[in-house]
Amino acid sequence: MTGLKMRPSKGLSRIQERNRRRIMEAALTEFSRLGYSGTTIEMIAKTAGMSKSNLLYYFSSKTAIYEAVLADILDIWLAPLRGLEVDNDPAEELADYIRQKLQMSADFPFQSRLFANEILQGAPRIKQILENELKMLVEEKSKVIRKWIEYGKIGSVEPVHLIFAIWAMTQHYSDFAPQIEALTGKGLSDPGFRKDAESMILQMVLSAVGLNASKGKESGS
Amino acid sequence: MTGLKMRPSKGLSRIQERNRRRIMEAALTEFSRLGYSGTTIEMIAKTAGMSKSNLLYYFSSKTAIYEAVLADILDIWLAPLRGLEVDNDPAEELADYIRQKLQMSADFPFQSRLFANEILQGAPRIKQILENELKMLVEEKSKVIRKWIEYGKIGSVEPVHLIFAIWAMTQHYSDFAPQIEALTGKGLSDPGFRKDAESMILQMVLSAVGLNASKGKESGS
DNA sequence: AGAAGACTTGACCAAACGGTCAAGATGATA
DNA sequence: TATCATCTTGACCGTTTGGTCAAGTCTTCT
Repeated sequence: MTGLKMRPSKGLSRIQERNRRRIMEAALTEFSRLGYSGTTIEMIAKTAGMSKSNLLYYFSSKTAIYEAVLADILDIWLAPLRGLEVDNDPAEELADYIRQKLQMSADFPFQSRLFANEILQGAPRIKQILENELKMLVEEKSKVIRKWIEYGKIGSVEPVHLIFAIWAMTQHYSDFAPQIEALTGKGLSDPGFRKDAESMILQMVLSAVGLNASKGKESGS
Repeated sequence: MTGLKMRPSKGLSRIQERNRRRIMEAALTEFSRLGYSGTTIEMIAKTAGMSKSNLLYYFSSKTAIYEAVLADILDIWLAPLRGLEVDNDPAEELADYIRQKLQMSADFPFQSRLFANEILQGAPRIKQILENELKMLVEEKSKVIRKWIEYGKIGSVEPVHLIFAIWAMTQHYSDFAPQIEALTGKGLSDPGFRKDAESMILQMVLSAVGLNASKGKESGS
């Protein structure tokens, strides 16, 4: 019987709280850089500033750490989509969503890359969540978009592909950051670069659904 | 002194040709599924239908296989972009490029995923190529797009971000295929699904640069 | 046919890895 | 301060992995 003892009725102890957080932060850093297989427990322990044995006192196995980190990510990651509501103005709603997603790519690039890595490898550990929770969420938000179309507020598009396009473009800036950095020398941390990226994505999405009529062939700086 | 002997003046022998191809095909399959670290030489050998020792007779190390596969991919992967020429009609050029990229996501999903994996991990082995060859190519094609803008053929956009957007959207359908499959039950192999994806991306890009005026708020089936 | 080189493999090795364990150090509590 | 649970670690173990090697089999060419 190894592992840490839970406090009977209370939560975790001060030290447990601190060390679990340290471990998960270190694990996020390492897993997002080198993937699950490429990361060793010892690397995580070293980054977290403790011995391998001690790390295994807080998490029973490597997969346990990975799954804990992944679960943490999913909550944050899917949050922005929940905001899409049919009542509000489509242009503002879509623009808000895009800005939030791009903000997350800027603020949480590690999370984005770890998530991408998991999907890339067939999403073995979160397939259930994708097929149930996320699928329901996407279907719900697809209905919102369909209603907008029905009401003539936006042009006709296939909702899921619109969502995929937004995901693709926003996450690209974190997941493919090394390529973007190699090509332009910049990234989302550069304010001007980020503004251009945001403009491009906004223009793509809004003009595709027939909004944003102002930006035609004229430059709209 | 291990490894295969090169024919003095000629290329590889019949058997060398066959086995190297087999190995690289197997390696592509495995590496794209599980990444570099997640793949073992023995897995590749088994998939290629030979012993581990024999595989190491054709490739001196695991990294040698990986780099050979990666080099193969790069050639194919960057080819479509070379086609963008300033002389032709922007709408047709962009549409062609998008269709080609989507075609490649459909035909070579393994290559796409392996490439994505490499970038995700910081592109340690192809950073040089990205910074030199690809960077020159992107700058060249950015000039093409800038000329279109200059001539008033398309609206004003930041060329690199336009390129990134196209890469992001097209590659998303192969790199994130498991997620898309979990959410929609479909993929690029489904003709209807693929047509919708293509329409969405075309509409995004073309309307963003002020072309494709036909598809406004009216459905354009 | 027979020699020379190309091809193939099982046995083997050292290093790295995930995980266990016993024993000591530290913190909380009375 | 004394006691007990929590925390921390080095030593250790079995397995996996990348890679080597010697010995055997098959091609090819004369």
